[in-house]
Amino acid sequence: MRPREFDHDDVLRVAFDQFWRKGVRGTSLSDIARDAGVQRGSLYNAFGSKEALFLQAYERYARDYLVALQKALGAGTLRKRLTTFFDLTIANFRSGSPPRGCPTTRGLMELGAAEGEGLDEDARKAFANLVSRITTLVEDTLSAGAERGEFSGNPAAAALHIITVTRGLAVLERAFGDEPQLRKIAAHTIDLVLGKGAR
Amino acid sequence: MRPREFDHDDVLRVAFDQFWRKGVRGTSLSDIARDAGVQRGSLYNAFGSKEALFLQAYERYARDYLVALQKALGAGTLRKRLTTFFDLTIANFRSGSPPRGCPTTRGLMELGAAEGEGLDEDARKAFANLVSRITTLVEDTLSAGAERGEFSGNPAAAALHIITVTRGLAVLERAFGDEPQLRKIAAHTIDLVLGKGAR
DNA sequence: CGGTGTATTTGACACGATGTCAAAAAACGT
DNA sequence: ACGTTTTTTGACATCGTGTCAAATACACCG
Repeated sequence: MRPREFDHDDVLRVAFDQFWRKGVRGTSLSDIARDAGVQRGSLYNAFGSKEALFLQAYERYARDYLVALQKALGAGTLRKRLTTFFDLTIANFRSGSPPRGCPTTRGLMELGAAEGEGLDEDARKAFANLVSRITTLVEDTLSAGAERGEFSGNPAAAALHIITVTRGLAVLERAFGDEPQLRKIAAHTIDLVLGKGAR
Repeated sequence: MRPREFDHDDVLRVAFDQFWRKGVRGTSLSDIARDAGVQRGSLYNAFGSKEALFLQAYERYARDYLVALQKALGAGTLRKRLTTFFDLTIANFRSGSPPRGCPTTRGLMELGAAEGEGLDEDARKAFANLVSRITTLVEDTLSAGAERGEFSGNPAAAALHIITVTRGLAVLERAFGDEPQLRKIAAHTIDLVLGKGAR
């Protein structure tokens, strides 16, 4: 056995950084190889293909992101928690300069099954997975809030609505790059879900 | 002058069909040339580049789509109009087999400015334009509804919220392909915006 | 009716990206 | 020390975008 000359996780981080900034299409394996100080062929040997590399890098990101979200959602009134949730979401889209947008949404649109083939089924599942988990997280938060009398309504329906809005925010971010607009939409959504005058 | 041997509009239709089904990345100019019965070089001569061709094809689509939307939004109660609006939106995403998704959202994510450069500014504007126009359309519908006492609230804020949801639906469609889910979200959104029990 | 100009068509070419493969290199266990 | 095994390395095949110059075909004008 010859040992690997590079750090697996380092490469995933470098790769995801590029994918996030420039998109999957806009990033070549040569770019990543140069940035990571690795030979292009080694990447193929270790990961198989560009898409497979992206998927591993994405899953690494998704894991970390979910943990951060979960942690941030753990304290305060329901309204406070939802505000924190949207703040984190928007901050994620607007991070970097220029802002990098939402990697999940972009990835879904860039890689989601191209033609009838449906070969990117793994990719689609990876994205759908993160969306599902976040939905569940929000639903649990709403259910807990309902038990404390901070919310009356269908937690599942409300959570789905909130997640839909966050996906929409990702798209509007890319279309207009108007952060105050995103914040307004978020605040309005919280008002709608909790009932305008509720506290 | 030598006259062109193909129909400009035919090519735009053939091209957009492919772009919509397979994405911009997944469609090569050779594909379009073959399908349209035109030489690849002629496309470059007539349109300049793949992206420019896509943009012209997209603008053609956007014009038609907006007209159809406007027409469909012209009659009935406010609730009925909003229902029609969401129905059309979802039908658009789900058209084709397999469903083609939302070309605007996909285009935004596929082409939106790659690196710091910002060369795709034209593309971004084209997408943002359609989104803006649809937002205005919904806002006008809400304002009219408000005058008839069918809606009380801020039409601009509500319209922005509705458009955000439609963008989110485009993403969820791609992630889960679950049409009943999309309909549920749409109905729930209408309830939230109009007030749950309102009629 | 034939020549001339002009835009389109056509095919060759350059370039860069993905992905494959076989040969070389480098550790680890025995 | 030696051989096995995996990684590395560089060459290669293929495909897609985009450019260019030569050939072509029509329209217009004399």
